[in-house]
Amino acid sequence: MADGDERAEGVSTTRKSFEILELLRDTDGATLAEIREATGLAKSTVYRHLKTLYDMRYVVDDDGVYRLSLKFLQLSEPPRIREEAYLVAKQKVIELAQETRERALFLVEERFDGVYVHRAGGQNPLHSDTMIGVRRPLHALAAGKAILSEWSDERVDEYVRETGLPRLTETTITERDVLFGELAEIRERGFALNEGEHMEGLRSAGVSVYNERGDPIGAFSVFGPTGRVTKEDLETTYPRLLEEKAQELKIDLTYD
Amino acid sequence: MADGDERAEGVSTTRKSFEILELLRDTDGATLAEIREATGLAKSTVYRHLKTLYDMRYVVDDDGVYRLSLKFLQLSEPPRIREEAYLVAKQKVIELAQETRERALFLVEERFDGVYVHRAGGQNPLHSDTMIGVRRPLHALAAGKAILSEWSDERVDEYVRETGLPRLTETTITERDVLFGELAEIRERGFALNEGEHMEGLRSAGVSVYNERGDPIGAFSVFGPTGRVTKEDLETTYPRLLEEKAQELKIDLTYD
DNA sequence: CCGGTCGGTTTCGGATCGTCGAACCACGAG
DNA sequence: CTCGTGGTTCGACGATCCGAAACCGACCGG
Repeated sequence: MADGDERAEGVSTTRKSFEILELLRDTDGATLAEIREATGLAKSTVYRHLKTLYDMRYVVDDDGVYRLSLKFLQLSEPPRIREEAYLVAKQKVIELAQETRERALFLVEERFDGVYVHRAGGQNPLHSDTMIGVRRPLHALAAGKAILSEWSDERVDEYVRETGLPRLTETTITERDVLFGELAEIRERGFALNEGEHMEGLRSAGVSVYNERGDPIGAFSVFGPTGRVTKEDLETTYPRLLEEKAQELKIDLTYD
Repeated sequence: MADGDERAEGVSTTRKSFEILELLRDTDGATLAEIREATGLAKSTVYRHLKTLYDMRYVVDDDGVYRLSLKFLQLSEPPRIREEAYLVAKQKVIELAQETRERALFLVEERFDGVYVHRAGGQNPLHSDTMIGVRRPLHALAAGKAILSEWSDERVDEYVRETGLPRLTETTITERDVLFGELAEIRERGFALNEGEHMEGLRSAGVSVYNERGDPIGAFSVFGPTGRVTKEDLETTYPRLLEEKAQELKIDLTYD
């Protein structure tokens, strides 16, 4: 499938429907008038799209305000459990969070984006699952850099070309050569570190995760605020634990 | 929003796109030829839809076979964590599973369907999350009956009229009057039971869950095979535990 | 009781754009 | 080299999507 121009190509009707769906997501529900306002579409057009989505049960009508329905779970769960490894990873992430008392996650790459597939930990349950599905640039995450370190130079170059290494904080890696140096170092020592490159005041460690055939499938990471996570944790305790969990996962997959 | 005729109304283009998406889900990935075959659409039509969905990042191209992408997580998570209560419920479900060593779930009603929002437990991690998003008839589930027991007679009648109380097993409730009797009993004793009405050989107990304002928002249930779950468990131990967790949830919501 | 508002719904004509079929291209197998 | 397969482009036709306007019903305030 060619990438081509992503602006006008394809079926614009489908784009309109998804534009509405994404709007409902971002506003956490909206009325017909609000949707019409935000999209600039005619009332009857919005109505027809909404009615279609409602009939298909992808949208619910909460007394005049339309919201996304739980039916999207039926489209999101299959990709999330496609690989048996993803399922086992969930358990490991929970364990990582419990054993470190910090937050842990399992990250996967999709179309050059880092996607949070599982997440656990954090004192407040409110924030514990709040980030699932979020997409972040790989080069600004410990787990993301671990994933990149598995790639060929050509592929990493393509990543650099495609994304342009956007800056998120003061310390984000934005130079191709710096990135390549970092990746070499990661390959050397076996794990990745992150000191506020994604978010000010947050440090993390990450390792690659492999399936039973040894193919890299994603990465684990543990992260916490600079004040609470010591240098010792970051450079010794966490990497060791992360590698242990990655190893376990591979073993679980092999003998099951 | 009126229900109307759900066949031809609305935007058929959007329907086609979702038909393709649901096909990709059900087949766990398909080639262009397979989609064309299954839908009866012209090759170029399928191509255009696919290209649009690909451009929007809802579909990935796995070397000729197209699959749903993880981007659907961005549409499924918001509804899943809309209510703070849903998030707290997740934790309680995990605890229920750990404390009973059986499977536990949190069920919510949407458009007369029971939807599995959280699920935990089961020795095999493979099956532990496998059912999230699944939709089942309320009258055949313990948690579902608990939900129905909160409704007005009119609303239950509407449910009966709408669904026709389909039979799933020998013991499924299929008569309006039997259902009403059962619901009265549930209101009486405070919890619902299920003896193979959903699936042969499975028994379960369920209770309603309320938010901090006392509105019913869903139900917990614990379930296991008849051989392992004793009558004592079902009628005393589990109900007590379930009610305890429901109570805790309400308290957590109030004082947070 | 009445007028105004707002959301939902229907109608209709016109133009857009989605659809189809055919042809073209790239590639790999035989 | 040729066939077959899957992906892609092209062009013409016409279905259908779009927008504007009007209608309905409910609610609210005066």
